[in-house]
Amino acid sequence: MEKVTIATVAQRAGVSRQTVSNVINTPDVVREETRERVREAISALGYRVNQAARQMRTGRSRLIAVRIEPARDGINGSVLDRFLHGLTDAAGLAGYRVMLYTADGDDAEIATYDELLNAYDLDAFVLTSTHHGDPRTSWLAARDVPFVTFGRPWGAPETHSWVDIDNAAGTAAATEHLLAAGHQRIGFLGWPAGSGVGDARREGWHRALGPWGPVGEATDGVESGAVAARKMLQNDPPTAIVCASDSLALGALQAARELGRECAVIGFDDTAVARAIGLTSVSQPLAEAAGRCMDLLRELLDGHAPSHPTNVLLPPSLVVRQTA
Amino acid sequence: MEKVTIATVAQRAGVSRQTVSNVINTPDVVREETRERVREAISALGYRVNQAARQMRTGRSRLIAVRIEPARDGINGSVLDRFLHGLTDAAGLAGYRVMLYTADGDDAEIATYDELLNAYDLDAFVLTSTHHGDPRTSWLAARDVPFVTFGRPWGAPETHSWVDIDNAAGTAAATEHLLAAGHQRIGFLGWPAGSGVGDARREGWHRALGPWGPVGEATDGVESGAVAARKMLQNDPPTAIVCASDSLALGALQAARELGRECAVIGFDDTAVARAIGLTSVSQPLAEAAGRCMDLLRELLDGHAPSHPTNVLLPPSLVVRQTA
DNA sequence: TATCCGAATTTGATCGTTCAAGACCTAGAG
DNA sequence: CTCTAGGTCTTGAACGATCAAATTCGGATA
Repeated sequence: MEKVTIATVAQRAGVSRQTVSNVINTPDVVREETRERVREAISALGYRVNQAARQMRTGRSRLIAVRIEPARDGINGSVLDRFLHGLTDAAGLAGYRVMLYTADGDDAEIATYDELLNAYDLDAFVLTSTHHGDPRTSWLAARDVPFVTFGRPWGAPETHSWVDIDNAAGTAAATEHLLAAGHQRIGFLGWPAGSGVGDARREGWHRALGPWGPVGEATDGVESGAVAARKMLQNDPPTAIVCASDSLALGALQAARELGRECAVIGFDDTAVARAIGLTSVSQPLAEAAGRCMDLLRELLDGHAPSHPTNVLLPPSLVVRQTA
Repeated sequence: MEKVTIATVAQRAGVSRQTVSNVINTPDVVREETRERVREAISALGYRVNQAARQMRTGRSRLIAVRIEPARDGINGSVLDRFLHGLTDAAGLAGYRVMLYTADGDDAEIATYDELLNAYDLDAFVLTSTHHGDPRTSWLAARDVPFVTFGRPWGAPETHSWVDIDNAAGTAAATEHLLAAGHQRIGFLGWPAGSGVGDARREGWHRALGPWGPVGEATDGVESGAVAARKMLQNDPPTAIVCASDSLALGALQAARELGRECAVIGFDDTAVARAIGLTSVSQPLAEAAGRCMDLLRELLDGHAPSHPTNVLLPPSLVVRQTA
């Protein structure tokens, strides 16, 4: 099988290289008849544009990079994985490919940006797990590298486009669901203050519930959640608990069972665990979030960049199962 | 910030382009002193090889592709994700990058191979989820595309290198653990015969147990597992069940609880769910498997290809928790 | 009829790297 | 003193695409 280049196609169609290139990139400048002839040659030969060669001229690689994180907790790690699935799909449809990298910490990640940009001419980055004082966005912005974040820029000035889930709306919906079911004493089990996501989830619960409610704090994880939930259930027992994650919710369920208490529990993220054990949970529209990220990237990449950044806030949905 | 090319480095070091190239690719042909001077210029300028240009000359992209599957079950999907993490790490260390793609079915995947090979000059593929009558391996082999499979070539002639988990050893270990704990009537809950992985897991249980044991069959999933387990527990009740997956194990646990039966349960894959609910499970060494895949690929890619394919079979380990 | 115009197409140069071949220099052999 | 060999370095071409400028050609205009 010979190598098929633009020259092969040109010869077969009886035109020059440039005309073939035009058919591919700017079809409207080529006469109808010629265009068809070239298109025919292209498909007859099974020609595909060589990205490396194109990239060398245009400086564009049609590659976007995403960090894949070491599966931490294992329960919540799957959220990013599902986002990644969606992004790969969306990118594929838009003619882009996703490249992965790992990095241990923000500084290492920035070093990786530098390498990827130089070596592979990456077109853009999608950042996940944004957090307070995130140095990555400013580094990229300073170099005019196109990027989008999945997660809003907590605290930082909003100089770039982002997509995020409306976390507060999620816990608010969960709380309202409980209120509608007749619960009045509804607690919240979350992470220590300071993480943007965690604070937003607490805020949603607070907004829907009003003034009162017992609050428990725990670092993420089943054990830690069980400890905090036990304390809540013993002191000022609520009849229902809204949790900041499925891990915490699982802990809460364990604690309630141990203490023999009836207690409704709602988790967050709708992970596989929730589905498996029938835990009611708030579900993030990850595929849509990924699709929107890709849309924003295309705006940035395919010319017509909007002068000011776009933000997308997606509402999560409540998946009701047995626990509430 | 100017673009730093090999010519920039050459000028600064007072040598020709080719000498810089030699320092990078074949350092031993350059005189010590010159080599140092060039190296200094490289790091002073922060020079990085442009992969696209290199690729155009050499035809090698230092890119390997892996398919990312739509998270099916959600419980077991995470196995591939963890493998992916490991592979990205291992590839990064070896100077390769991982590119993702999705494909719906074997034929679509083969079409994607064709596109990726032409457009991106991919160096190699890592295939997962091998199965009986897999058309992908022969397609790749016919075109001399380097690839490795994670999962042995079920039924097909072993003409390529692969890495796999010793599934039978896993269920055998689980069964032996139960025997040691005094169980005598140990059942197996697995998938219908025909899937290589499923058959191997059943085989391991059978080997360790000897002649007897009730067998249940169910398509993967919690519901389906619960139904099959209920039947087992009612007819010829075992005191323990070895399962082909964590999903099935979860179903078995549900069935036992409903029927009020004491029954030890062991799952397979050590997913997040298992960790969360304390399910004893067989754990696959996924990071190591990924590393081995990368090792095999390097053998194929970095010259010295072994004349006959290499196979790696890794033993899983039993993670003992509360359910057995 | 000569000139100009615009649409359609072609030609030559270029992106950054590596390959293949050649040039230079020093040292040892004849 | 010439010749050869080997180590070290340089030069020109090539990979496959796109950009920018040049060319062709039929038809409208003066």
